[in-house]
Amino acid sequence: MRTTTDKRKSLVKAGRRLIHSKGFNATTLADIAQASGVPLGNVYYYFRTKEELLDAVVHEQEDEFRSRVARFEKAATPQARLLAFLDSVIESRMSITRHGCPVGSLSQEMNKRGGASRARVNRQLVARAQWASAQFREMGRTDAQELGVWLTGSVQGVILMANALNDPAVIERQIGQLKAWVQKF
Amino acid sequence: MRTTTDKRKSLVKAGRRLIHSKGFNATTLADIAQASGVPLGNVYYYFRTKEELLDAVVHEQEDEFRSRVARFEKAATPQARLLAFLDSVIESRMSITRHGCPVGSLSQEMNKRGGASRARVNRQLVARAQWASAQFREMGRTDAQELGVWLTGSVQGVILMANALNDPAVIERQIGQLKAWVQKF
DNA sequence: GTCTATAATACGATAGAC
DNA sequence: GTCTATCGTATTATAGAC
Repeated sequence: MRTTTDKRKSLVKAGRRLIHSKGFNATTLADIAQASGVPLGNVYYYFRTKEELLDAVVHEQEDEFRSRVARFEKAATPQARLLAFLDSVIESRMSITRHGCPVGSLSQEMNKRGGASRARVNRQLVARAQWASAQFREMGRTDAQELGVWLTGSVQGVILMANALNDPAVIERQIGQLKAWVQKF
Repeated sequence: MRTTTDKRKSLVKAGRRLIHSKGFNATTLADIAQASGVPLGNVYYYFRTKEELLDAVVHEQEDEFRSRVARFEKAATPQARLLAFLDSVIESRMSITRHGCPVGSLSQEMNKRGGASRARVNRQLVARAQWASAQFREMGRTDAQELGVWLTGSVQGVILMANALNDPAVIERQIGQLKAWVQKF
């Protein structure tokens, strides 16, 4: 019972890391198995297909975002919450400069695939936009929904440029600008 | 001589279309060959490897951007040029809502790969940012470089959200906002 | 539950006839 | 230059012993 859970968790953890750094298509189940110290054949005891493993990875990403949001929610004002979110982007600038946003880059990849996992991955971006929109709504903005989508997309755009330029300072500077913009409300 | 050129062009054209809609990894040389009406083995007369075909695709994308820029340059002011660029994004909203930006999504994919083609694809995003920066510089902004990167990333972010939400209206509205922002300078 | 061996297939790339 | 046939390998997935 204990070992079983551990192996499954190992596989999902390695899957997250490898899918983030190499992408879903380029990550093989053999890669994930090896990184987890699990024989290839055993992967199929836990996941019937590669896509099912992806579902578990996305599920964990969703959990992590929820727990990050829980921390942001401790801030008193909606502004402070958005700023805390933007700070968390700056904090992870090294990783996302190297490999892009784990959610955004996966979304791009799955949008070229169709199927069920596409919708699930996209839901993560929608969830981010909805959370941001909720903050703007609380700030009394009638265009809250548009602003939430805008902020979420802007962060993705900054990350894409930092990734392409291979320069984490782009994230510091431009997310800093976004923070200033949020503070003006 | 004529047929040769035609077949090569056919392959690159089909490659562009398929790589845009399915991504580089998921597009097979057999796909491209079939779409071009060329037997698989013959592809290797024109391109020694799959990556070499990608280089030709990127080269064509660069040419197209240059010719688009040439049209923008007809506008009298740098503002008008940037607005023309943003209008061209709105014009192609159906295609980019479905498949993302041909340059941005390819960049995301190649950034997870390393190798020579990564640099080449990223250079396309850099070129866009540099062109935008040049417009801002002409407008007398000392932070022109930062603004060019910002505008380029913002467009990419909008496209990513429209792609994830599967809604071309997102592009109309949010690129419209960017146009209003540019007009304020 | 675990692990080895392997099936089944897909794909990039090549050989060689025409 | 063109095309068919095929090689070599990688990869998802399964069979079946333990």
